[in-house]
Amino acid sequence: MAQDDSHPQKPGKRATINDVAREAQVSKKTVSRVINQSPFVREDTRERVKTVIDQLGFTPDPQARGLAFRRSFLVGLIYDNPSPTYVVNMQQGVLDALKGSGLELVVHPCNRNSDDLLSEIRGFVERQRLFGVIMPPSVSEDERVIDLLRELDCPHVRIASIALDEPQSMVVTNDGVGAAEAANHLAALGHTRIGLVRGPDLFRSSAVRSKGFLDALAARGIPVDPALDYRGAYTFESGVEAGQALLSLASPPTAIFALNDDMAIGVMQAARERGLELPRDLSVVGFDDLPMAARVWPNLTSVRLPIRDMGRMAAEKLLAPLRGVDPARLVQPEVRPALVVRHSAIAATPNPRPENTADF
Amino acid sequence: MAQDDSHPQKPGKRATINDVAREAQVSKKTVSRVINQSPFVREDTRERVKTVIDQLGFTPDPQARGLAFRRSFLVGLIYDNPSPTYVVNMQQGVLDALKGSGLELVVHPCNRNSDDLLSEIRGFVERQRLFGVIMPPSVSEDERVIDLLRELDCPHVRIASIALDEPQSMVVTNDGVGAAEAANHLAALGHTRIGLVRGPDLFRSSAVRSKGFLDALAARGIPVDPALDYRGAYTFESGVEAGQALLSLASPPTAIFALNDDMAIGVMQAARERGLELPRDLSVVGFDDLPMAARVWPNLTSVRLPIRDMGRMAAEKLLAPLRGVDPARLVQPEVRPALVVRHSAIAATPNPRPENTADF
DNA sequence: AGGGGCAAGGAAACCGGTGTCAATCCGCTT
DNA sequence: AAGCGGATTGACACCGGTTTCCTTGCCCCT
Repeated sequence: MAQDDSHPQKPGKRATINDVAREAQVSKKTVSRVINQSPFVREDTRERVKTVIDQLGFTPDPQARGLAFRRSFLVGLIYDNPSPTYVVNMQQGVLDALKGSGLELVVHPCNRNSDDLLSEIRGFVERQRLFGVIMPPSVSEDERVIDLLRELDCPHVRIASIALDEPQSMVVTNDGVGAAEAANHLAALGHTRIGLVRGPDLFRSSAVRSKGFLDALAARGIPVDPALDYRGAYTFESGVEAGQALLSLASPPTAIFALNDDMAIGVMQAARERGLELPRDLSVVGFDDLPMAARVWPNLTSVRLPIRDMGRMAAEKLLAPLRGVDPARLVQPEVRPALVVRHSAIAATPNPRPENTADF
Repeated sequence: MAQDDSHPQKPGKRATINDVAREAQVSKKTVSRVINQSPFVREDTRERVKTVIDQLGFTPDPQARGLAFRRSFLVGLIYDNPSPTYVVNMQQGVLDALKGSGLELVVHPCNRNSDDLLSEIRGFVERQRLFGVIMPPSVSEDERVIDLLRELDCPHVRIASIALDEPQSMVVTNDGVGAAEAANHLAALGHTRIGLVRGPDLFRSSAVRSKGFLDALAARGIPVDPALDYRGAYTFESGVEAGQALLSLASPPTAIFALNDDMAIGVMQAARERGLELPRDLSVVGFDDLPMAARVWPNLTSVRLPIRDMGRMAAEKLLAPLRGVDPARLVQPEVRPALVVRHSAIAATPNPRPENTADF
């Protein structure tokens, strides 16, 4: 009936390594050896110590351990990604991997344009003596930050759309593959006049996605009219502008691929404002598969990245040395983007609607 | 030109309290007193020590400090809220308040239905010796968790729609006020036959929002037909079902208030499926003001809670003792929900569309 | 029997701070 | 000038682990 089987010691007082040592009739150093899986402990001694540990419900204090190790058991997630869905999923993934490792996740948003970005991060990493840092885009693409982490000798894993570093400290998201799937989908639906709405040049993902898309179309013999290649800003508003611009061309596209969902939804908005009926008059495909992609009408076909898995993979790479895994030999599962087909992109009409005329 | 003015000591080695003590010709205890703002240090000594601290760029090690204090400098955010927007905004708010305090934020999602919820949280709090915990709904409403935290002597601040505790450990979100605003808005638009889509009973917010809404309508002499009071599940799908149910009544409502945006958007979906034109044939108001509220068509009028502010307020309450503020005397700003008026709710038509007939 | 080699385990210092408590300093009183 | 009480300050143990270095025990070999 007693609910506190978990702390049979004096209630309120946690068992320490000294308690274990006394109880097991060994020195604290030996207990420490058992905790840290040192091979220099006889089997029977190890068993005896382990028994006492369980019995006392002993858990080593991360603070004391960290102090002696001169390194904390905290993993930092430094992000500047404005999408809450992205951030929360990534956190989840990282926590999936951290579970049971004794490490905790400390979140640290940052602003890449801030003047004291670097000193701010320096303070954070240095003061907390972080075990390691995980960074999703776009801060993961900032070489100044990477250089700083190297200087501070802080392990880090970056998540980015292309390989910017050695495999053991990178999770590559293969955005290009996802964009290619979008291209193939639109091509298979019979579209030949396809528009592209990019993100800002500052983001690698924009370049990578664009390339994957254009290459895939080119491979199928479908060139993209430069007039239909629009540079947006990854925002809803810029999507609206892109839609207005592309749809008011003399020869508008029958399909548009926007490099993120916010812009894709902006394009749909612009189309509706022009009186088009969706998806009949315009097919749209997005990227990210935000929750709202499944809510807007028509439901948005979009490329989904397994963000939670990406977070998990990043954390596992960080943990590899702890587990005695040779990071170079670590299994490196690939991130596979997947096209989620919904209703915003349909077959091109055999005889397309008339081109824009001076209908005004 | 030298870029490392920030660590003038031996490069790579952080200054410790001993370095400061030696340099300032005082004992480490006195340095400690200065760090902790003890009043028992003569002014000139304090100045001298402070100068050396700056000069050496000394920052106390949180691990060592925590070890001695038997309490870490970590604040836990324990949440089970499924909305990424909610979580990220709350984190932001907490971090706003934590900035400069030397505390860091450790995130800890949990599952209220899990069998080992309590032992899991116990392990987290106990092992990390958390400085304090912040909990948003719905886990904030779980008394088992609160009892556990009390037992562990871990300070905590809860965020909830009504006062469940003493003011110094609560941020009350006044959801009822927000719901009342929605009610007043619909009433002012001339609606008299109004539907309500609740959340599950498990969530306090559902009861509080319902009450605020119904009371406000009652105050204006607008009773809500019990047939129009529907119990949903806070999910999109349940919103669709609610819409189908309410709109197929012999005498359907001209407006519906859903207690969250997901359900509100579900209701809109159901309305569209029935061939209704929005917002002409049905006004809808939601709650939460998710990003997608501004993206769906018609844009959803919704009640917004200042989530980031709520997080900040919660963290400030946690920090009050640290700052020597009497928690009872702490200024207690009220959380003011605000109705964001968009286009999904418009004036009731003077002669409403015909009631549903046996149109099979 | 004596010596070498290595696995196993322990004593004490240390990581970088804080608590306790006694010692010292100071201005004032008498 | 000695005495006194509060303001300052420091010496030392301690928080709960790890590292360094040394001792011991045991087996094998000559």
